[in-house]
Amino acid sequence: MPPKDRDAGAPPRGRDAGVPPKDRDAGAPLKGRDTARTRRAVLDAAARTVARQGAGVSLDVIAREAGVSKSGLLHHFRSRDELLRALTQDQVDRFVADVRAAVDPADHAPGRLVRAYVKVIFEDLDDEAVVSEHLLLAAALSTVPGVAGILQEDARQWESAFTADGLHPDRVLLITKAADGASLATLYEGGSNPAALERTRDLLLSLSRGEGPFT
Amino acid sequence: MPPKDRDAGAPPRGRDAGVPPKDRDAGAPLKGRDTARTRRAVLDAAARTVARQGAGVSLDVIAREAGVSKSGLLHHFRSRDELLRALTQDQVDRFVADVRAAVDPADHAPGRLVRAYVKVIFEDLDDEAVVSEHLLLAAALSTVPGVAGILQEDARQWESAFTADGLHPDRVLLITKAADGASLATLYEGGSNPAALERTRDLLLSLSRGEGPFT
DNA sequence: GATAGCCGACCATCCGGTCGGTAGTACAGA
DNA sequence: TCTGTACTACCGACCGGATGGTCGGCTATC
Repeated sequence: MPPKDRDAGAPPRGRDAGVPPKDRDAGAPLKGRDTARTRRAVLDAAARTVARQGAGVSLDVIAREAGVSKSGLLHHFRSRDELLRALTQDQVDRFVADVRAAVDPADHAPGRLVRAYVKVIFEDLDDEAVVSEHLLLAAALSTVPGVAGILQEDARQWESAFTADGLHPDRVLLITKAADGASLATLYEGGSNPAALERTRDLLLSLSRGEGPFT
Repeated sequence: MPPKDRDAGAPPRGRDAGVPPKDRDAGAPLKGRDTARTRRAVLDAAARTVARQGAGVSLDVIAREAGVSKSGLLHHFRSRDELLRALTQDQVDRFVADVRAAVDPADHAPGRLVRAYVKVIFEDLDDEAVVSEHLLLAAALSTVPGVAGILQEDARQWESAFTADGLHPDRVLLITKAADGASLATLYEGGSNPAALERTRDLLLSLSRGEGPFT
């Protein structure tokens, strides 16, 4: 369940919703008061800093990156644990949305969801900042009380979605686990090797089309 | 590269090497002075506590678990980072040794190393304590300076070992990545489902024998 | 007697979280 | 449209506790 680091998210509900994307989370202080926007800024900052420094980042660092004070952060997330839980949920939601959006509307063959899944994972792997993110999140998991439950729920939903995708269960299992493993690999294999990644990706995609590609 | 939590390791070089396995790392203070034994105790304690509490465990907790004082620990590992680096290297070495030992001597068909790899990974996955360990280690990675290099070196060695294993590269890629992914999955799918794990394992093993098992 | 494994006490630092206060913001009423 | 008021996003200062690491000393071992 790798995430994306790209900007924005749900448009803020507040008055001046259409803020110029300029001053979005750069460490610069947020202008005006807008709960939704601040929460987004904090969540994005948390994702970035966790990816960069590990699950042990201090609230202060996250807050500064988001352009608020630590107290300001604590006003929106009552504790560190709550922040990390919200972060986890956010990343999971984003990933789900990304995969849904990546489903090819012209593709009606079995395995279309699996293909979207593979595509999104490998898209994320090109982006260095994102790579370790979901791994480190998983690391924070064991410490933070609620996180495991969120991930389990997510896994359950994927499983049922995949069974409706029309592919042989073993094939789904193999492809998705391999995609997950590939995302793990970029972490300990060092800066991703784009060529190898693409090869893996193409292999998985062809497998999802029912081909048995190797001799 | 999941590790094992089982006791011992290299037999200590000191005088009373054959200590009764009774008082091995249980939090009980070590008796006698033996560098090798103490280092082992600390490394094992570190592996256990990291698996249990995440990469953020304090030196004090690790030390107590190993039956030494924090100062005693610091005497053998000059800093926290050095400890975590040594731990990483240790786990990597153990995993390599486990896989080597798991190679079936009667098995001379292509893919014998891949089969051993798969077997060892899934053996570890049954053990709850071990599950998250290598994941959390990977998390400590991003923080601790030297760790990434250790893991990269390890990955390189596996790659070359696998190319000598006689299987089609794509097949190796698929199987090993899927095994890695499965180990990831036990983390966020919650307490491993033994039946599903065994099914995945058998699928990967049959794939390693050149079969193309699904329709 | 020398080396080194090991310890207790100590220290500077950092971190999560609290508290009291300030100032944008929204809204009611005129 | 202006004003007053209630609300709340946000902040700086602060606190208790924990943590990584140091230091000087003790003693088991060679």
